[in-house]
Amino acid sequence: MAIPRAAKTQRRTRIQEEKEEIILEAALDVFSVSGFRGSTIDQIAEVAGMSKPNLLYYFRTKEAMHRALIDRVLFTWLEPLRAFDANGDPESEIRSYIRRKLEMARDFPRESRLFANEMLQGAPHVEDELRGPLKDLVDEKVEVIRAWAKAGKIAKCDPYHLIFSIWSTTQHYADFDVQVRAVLGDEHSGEGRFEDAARYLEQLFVDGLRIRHS
Amino acid sequence: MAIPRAAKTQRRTRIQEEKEEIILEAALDVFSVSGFRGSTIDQIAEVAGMSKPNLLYYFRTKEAMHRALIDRVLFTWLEPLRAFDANGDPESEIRSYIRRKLEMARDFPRESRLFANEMLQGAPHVEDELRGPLKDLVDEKVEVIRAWAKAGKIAKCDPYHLIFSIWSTTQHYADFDVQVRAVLGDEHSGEGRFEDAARYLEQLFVDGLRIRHS
DNA sequence: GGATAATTTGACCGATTGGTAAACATTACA
DNA sequence: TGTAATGTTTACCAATCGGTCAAATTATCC
Repeated sequence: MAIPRAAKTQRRTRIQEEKEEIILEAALDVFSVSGFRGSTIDQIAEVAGMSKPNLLYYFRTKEAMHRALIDRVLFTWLEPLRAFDANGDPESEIRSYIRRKLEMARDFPRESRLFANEMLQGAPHVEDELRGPLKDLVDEKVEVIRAWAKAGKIAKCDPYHLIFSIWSTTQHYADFDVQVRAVLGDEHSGEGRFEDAARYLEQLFVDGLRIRHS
Repeated sequence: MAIPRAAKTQRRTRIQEEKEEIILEAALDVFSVSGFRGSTIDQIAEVAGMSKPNLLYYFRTKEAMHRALIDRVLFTWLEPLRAFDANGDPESEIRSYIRRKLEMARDFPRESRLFANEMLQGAPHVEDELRGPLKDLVDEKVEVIRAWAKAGKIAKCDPYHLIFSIWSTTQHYADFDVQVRAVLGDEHSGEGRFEDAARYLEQLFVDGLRIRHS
């Protein structure tokens, strides 16, 4: 008698690992563009090159696919923030945090859009993770920044909004890629735009625009 | 014999104006959360308090509704950038541009999310507007900023990325509102967060973080 | 008030949706 | 090699999708 769902088996077989990998990869393609509601199992099945019932053999529902995808991606996504080091030099820490986030926007734009889609829809599937693990991690880093400000190493500023501004400026290049390309024009839309962005953002965060009063 | 579609009539009646207004308002509610693909005419009809065929009497297709909505919102959305003045003082111009964009994120979050959704999906319905009117407007303001930099009024920086960074940081408070609230916690999620954000962002853009080298 | 145009709705259509059942094919392992 | 477990697919389901149609209702104007 066959066990109805792979999920119920004790050990994962080789085929399970391979196929789940393929499915999640395809799901990332689809969910990151159309969001949860706008995506269909058929689309994912086509990208994955499998039949729809075959997907549903590995993930019982569309929601289970989305859930698994978010869970897997969330950890990786927070890696740069986790690497943010209290003992490091403020300038190089902030510079490299910006760099790392920008690299992720460049190398993992689908992951960025997956989260952006989820946020736009009010985070119906991840609000707990936001209020729990994410907030905890941010709170921890906020204390680091506050200490730097208190020690006079950086200007006094709201650390939460500092983090928000790094998130938003870097992820912008993944989430709004079409807009960025359209505005920059075809000439400046090569991969070099990430280097330009990195230079600009590091300057912005370190020195600001150094506006001279007239 | 009744004219089949309101769109074909010469003059718009009072009822047409009222109902189209109600429909677009409802469509904004729905599209801004779920995106085009994820939204259904039934959802919009329910929010609007009308029957589905009644919506389709005013807008022939779901796409026509979305199109009308985007067109109406796009003009308003670019207002702050249009107000960006070449003859003004750089510092006050940038400060007030940030303020205005932040006010729009606060007062028109649905409009912000509507565009964000569209961008995430690759701007299938507005790419022409991005490459045309938007790029033209940005190019014009970019020249202003370049002139300021050349005159030594502000630091030399890439004006395109400067604009991107103002867009992303301000719209973040509309598009990622759930995340912002979750991270700030219930205590700091009141309307005061926009004032905090404004203070922080003005400081960031004017002075940067003023990092002291250790 | 009556004719006419404008508006609204219930019933319905074919296509697509998420998901199931069961037959069929393949793999792993004795 | 046989056989039981695992994996895959075809056919299908009820619900929902975007959209149509004709009939019913309401507003407009003489």
